[in-house]
Amino acid sequence: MSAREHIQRRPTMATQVAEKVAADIKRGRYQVGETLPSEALMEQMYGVGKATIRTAMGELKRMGLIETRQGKGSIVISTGGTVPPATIPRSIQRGSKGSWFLPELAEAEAPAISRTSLDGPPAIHLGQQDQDAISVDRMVYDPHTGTRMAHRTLIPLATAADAPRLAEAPDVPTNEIYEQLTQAGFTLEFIEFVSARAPFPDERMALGLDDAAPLLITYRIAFDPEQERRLLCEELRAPAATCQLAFDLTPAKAPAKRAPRRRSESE
Amino acid sequence: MSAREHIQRRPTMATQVAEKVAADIKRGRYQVGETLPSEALMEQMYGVGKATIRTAMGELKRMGLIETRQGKGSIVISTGGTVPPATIPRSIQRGSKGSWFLPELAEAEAPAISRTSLDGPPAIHLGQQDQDAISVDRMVYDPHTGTRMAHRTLIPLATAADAPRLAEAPDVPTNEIYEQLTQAGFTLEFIEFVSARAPFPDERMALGLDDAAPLLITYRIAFDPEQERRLLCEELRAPAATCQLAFDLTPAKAPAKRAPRRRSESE
DNA sequence: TATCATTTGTTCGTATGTATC
DNA sequence: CGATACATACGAACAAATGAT
Repeated sequence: MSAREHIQRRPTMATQVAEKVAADIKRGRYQVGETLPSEALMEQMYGVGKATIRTAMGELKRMGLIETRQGKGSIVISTGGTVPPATIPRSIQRGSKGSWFLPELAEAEAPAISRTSLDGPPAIHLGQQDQDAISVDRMVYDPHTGTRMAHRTLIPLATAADAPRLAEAPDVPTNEIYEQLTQAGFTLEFIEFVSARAPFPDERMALGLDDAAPLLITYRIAFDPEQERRLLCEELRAPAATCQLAFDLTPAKAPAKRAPRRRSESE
Repeated sequence: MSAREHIQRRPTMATQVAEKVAADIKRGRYQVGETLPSEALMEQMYGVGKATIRTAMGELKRMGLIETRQGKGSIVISTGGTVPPATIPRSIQRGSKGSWFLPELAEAEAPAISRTSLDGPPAIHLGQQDQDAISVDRMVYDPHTGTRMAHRTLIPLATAADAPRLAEAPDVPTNEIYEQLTQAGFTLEFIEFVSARAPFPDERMALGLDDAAPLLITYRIAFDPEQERRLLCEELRAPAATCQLAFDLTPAKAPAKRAPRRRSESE
C-alpha cells in the first residue's frame, strides 16, 4: 500500500489533514489518551510539509480535540462528542428577607481592589462611559474541577454613593453586595450577556492556558427596573475548553400583561 | 508538590508582535477601518520573518481585532473594547393557557428533517445514549443584523410517543413544540448550557465564517421536573465574533423551602 | 479588456531551541 | 548523555485576489 493517504486539493491541505485526523479520532482509530503519530511521520503519511502539519495540529488544538506537549507528542483528549467537564451554574436565588444565594466559587487569591475608569463592554452595559468605579478582581476556581476563572466586580461610584458600606468594604462575597443594594432600597433584577473570543496573551498567562482554546466571557448586570438604573457589572472569563455555563431559563409563573421586550444594548 | 502551578514561558516573538499591534490599535495608533502595514513592511518594522508576522496576524484575527483579505490587507475591525453587534435573547415567557413566547429568529431556508441516533452532548444532556430521535435542522438569522446561526431541534422518539402530533409535523416553530408538550400533560422547565470552541471546517463553510473566530454553542434542555424526564434538546451554534447571548437571571419571587441544587451533568 | 504591481494565502525546506524519556 | 518530538523562527516560491493603469 502506498505510503500516501488519499487527499486532494480544494480546501487547504492543512484543513484536509485536520478533517482526516478529526474523523479518525471520532471513529476511534485514535483513542483518547493515545498520542498521534509524530509530526515528522505525518509529513510522510500525508505527503505534506511541516508547516502544513503544524497548521492542522493547531486547528485540532483549538477545536479541543488534542493537546500537544513538547518532547512528548500530540495527545488525544476528546472525540468532540463530549461536554466540558466543569459546569458553572449562573443562577441567582432570592432568600426570605433581602438575602441572596449564589453558587459558590472558591477564591484562589485575595481580591485586588482598585479604582478605575469605566471603559469597554462594562461601560456600554452600564451606560456610564468614563465614569469612575471600584474594581474588585478575583482569581476563582471551581471547587469540583479546579478550573481557574477570572472574576471582576465593577461598582460604579454612583452606586457606591447610595450604598456607603460598599465603598468601605467592596471585597465582600457577591451575595452580600446584593444584600447591601437591597437594603439600600433597590429592587434588583439581573441580565447576563455571554460571548467568546480567543484570549489575549496576558489572559493566557493569568489563567494558565496552554493551548489556544477560546475564552467564555460573561457580563452580568444588576439593575433596578423601577428606577431604571444599572447598578453593578460583574465580568467572568472562563476557559471554554474546560467550562460550560448553565442558565436556568424557567420563566416566571404569570405572564404580566405588558410585554417587557428587552433587547439590544446596541441599536 | 511541584513548584510550577502555572508556568509562564517568555512570550514568543509572534506574541510580542501581536501584543504590540493590539496595544497600538487600542490606543488609536491604528484606527478602525484602516489597513495595517503590509506583512512585508512589518517584517522590516519588527525585524522578524514572514511566518512570525503571519502567526501574529492569526492571533489578532482570533481575538476579533482585525480581518484580513487576500489582495487588500489587514483591516482593523475592533479595538477590543466593544460588545458583539448582535444580541440574541434566550428568554422564555409563559403565556396564559399553555402558550409560550420566544424571541423570534428568521428562517433562512426550509427546515431539514431527519432521523438520527442520539450521540455526543445532546445524548449526554438528555441522558439517552444511542436512542433514536427526530432532528430538525434550520439555518436561522437575526433579523436585525443578519447574523447566521445553525439551530437544531432534537425530539427523542420517547417524547414523540407522548405527543403524537410532534412526530407528524416536527418542523413547527419552537413555541408550538412547547405548547404541544404542555397539552400532552408535561410541566416544562428549561436549562441551557453554554460553551464555545473553534469551528470545524464544515461549520466554517455552512456559517460563512471567513476567519477563525470561535463558535458559541448552547444546548437548551426542556424537562419535566415532576416526572423527572428530559424531553427535548435544542442546539444553537452562533459565531461569537458577531453575537452575544442574553439571559434573564431575575430569580422567582419566593424561595421555596427546599434548595433545588442543580449541578453537574458530569459527576 | 487586459496587464501589472501589491498584498495576503499556502506550502515547502531548513535550522535551532527545549522538554521528555 | 543521547534520541525523540514539539516549539519557534527564517527564507523562498508560487497561487490567488485586489485595484489601478
